[in-house]
Amino acid sequence: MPPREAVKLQRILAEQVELRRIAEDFAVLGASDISYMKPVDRLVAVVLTFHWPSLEPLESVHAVSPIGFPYVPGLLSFREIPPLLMAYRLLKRAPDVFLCDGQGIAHPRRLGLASHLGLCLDIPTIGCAKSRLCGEHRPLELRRGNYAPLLLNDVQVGYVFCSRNGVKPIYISPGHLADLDSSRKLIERCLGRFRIPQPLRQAHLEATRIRKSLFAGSG
DNA sequence: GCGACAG
DNA sequence: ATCTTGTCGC
Repeated sequence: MPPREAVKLQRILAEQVELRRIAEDFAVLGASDISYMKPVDRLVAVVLTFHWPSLEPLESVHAVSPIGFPYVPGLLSFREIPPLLMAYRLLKRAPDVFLCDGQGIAHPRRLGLASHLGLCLDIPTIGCAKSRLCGEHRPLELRRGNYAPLLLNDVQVGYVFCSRNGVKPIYISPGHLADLDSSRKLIERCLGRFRIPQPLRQAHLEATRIRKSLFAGSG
């Protein structure tokens, strides 16, 4: 799909996104990440699930596939969703809420990776990015737990959140079937001793581990 | 035209 | 995202 068409599709899909409070009594939390094999044209998509709220590991699945779309800021979902869905289908039990490594509605057309994936899976999704794509916010004092609204055209689309003292903040935004406060609160309950929420950190480590084991094997 | 720009 | 060594700090 040409980038031009992708943008048109985003505008249509963004209309379908629903923001609502996340139920507090769900049982399975999912999280995903992707690791790229630079020299070769392949990537590893990992999906992990955890019991909620204990965060005890449940399932771990992954898929390896060719990279089918270039990296274009604003069009990340078209590059990562296909492989993520491949891995997702391998799960025995579907998660009730899903964490994504990227933005939700904190996106130029309000359809970041988390929002797009949420529409595909029809489950609540939350975007948690390590850096900003768009939007502005007031200065944030870097004390763990502090946060500030992320605004886009004077409308709040997420939160800039400090997960560790003196460390660069993370960007939290609802994807689909989630709202601003539900998203921030859920991420807070996933924090461990690192900047990145535990489920996403685990997914990242697992994706990197698998990519390296694949390089050692064939190529 | 220039700067910004998830992973 | 990936490519990479040492290095500063809790």
